[in-house]
Amino acid sequence: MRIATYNVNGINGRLAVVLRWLEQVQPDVVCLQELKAPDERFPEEALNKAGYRALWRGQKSWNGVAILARDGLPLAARAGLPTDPDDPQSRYIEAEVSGIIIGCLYAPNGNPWPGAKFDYKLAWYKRFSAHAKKLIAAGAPTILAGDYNIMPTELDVYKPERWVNDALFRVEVRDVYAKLLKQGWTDAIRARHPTARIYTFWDYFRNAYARNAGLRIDHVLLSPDLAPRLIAAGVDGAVRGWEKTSDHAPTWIQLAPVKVAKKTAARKAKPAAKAKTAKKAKR
DNA sequence: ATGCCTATTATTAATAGA
Repeated sequence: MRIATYNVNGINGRLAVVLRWLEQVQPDVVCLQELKAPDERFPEEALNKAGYRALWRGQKSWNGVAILARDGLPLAARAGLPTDPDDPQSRYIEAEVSGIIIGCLYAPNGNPWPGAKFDYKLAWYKRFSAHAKKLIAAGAPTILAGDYNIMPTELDVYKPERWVNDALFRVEVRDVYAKLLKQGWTDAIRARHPTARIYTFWDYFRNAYARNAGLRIDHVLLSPDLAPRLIAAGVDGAVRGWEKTSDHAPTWIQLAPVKVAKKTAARKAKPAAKAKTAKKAKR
């Protein structure tokens, strides 16, 4: 099962790129951010023709998030964070797909620091972190995927010293991310690639993509029960080089099917009823 | 310290992004 997150920077201006990428990669689940379109301008028909059903929460001009799934309509769980459902900024949507809770987020940028926008970022993350904690406590297999607008460590920035006072790298937001991981979440890219320089965003400015002057700000976080199923994670970096492309690249993970207990001499077979349930939960 | 580039919206410029 392949799950991807992609900040498209305008779903309508980017539709050809998104469709080309979907056709090429065929992910099972996709979290999209920065639709930059109101609900009524979401290209549902084109995505349906590409084989995806969608849930979305748009907004005029800015923000907007969506969840796509190939195996039928994602089961809506919520739009907006629970502590402030009336936040006019569309930055969170949650659904259930194939038995997994998928939270799709577009965290505030927060620049410039200091200022009201940075304060809003911290306040938003306070609400998001509280929700994330409840999801862990609920115990269901859960993925939180999206544009976090945080470089977690110096390994995630091409020139860390230039970013120390930027809202994406300030110590306050790095702390927020570290505390999220302490709740029990696994950063999938880092789990698979502990020391590699991997970026998910390259500025349109200064020929950043060609120079690989990038940032790792799009993340896929896995709940404790899903982490053992992680078999691959990566970034479709080539997409960033396409015509009329987003400044972000799609970031993805692959999960192994649920393991079914094997009847071996070393390990006793589980009770029949339990084994049946495990088999049913496969994929 | 700032512009660079790109998208959206509303009228040729402002705002936001990261």
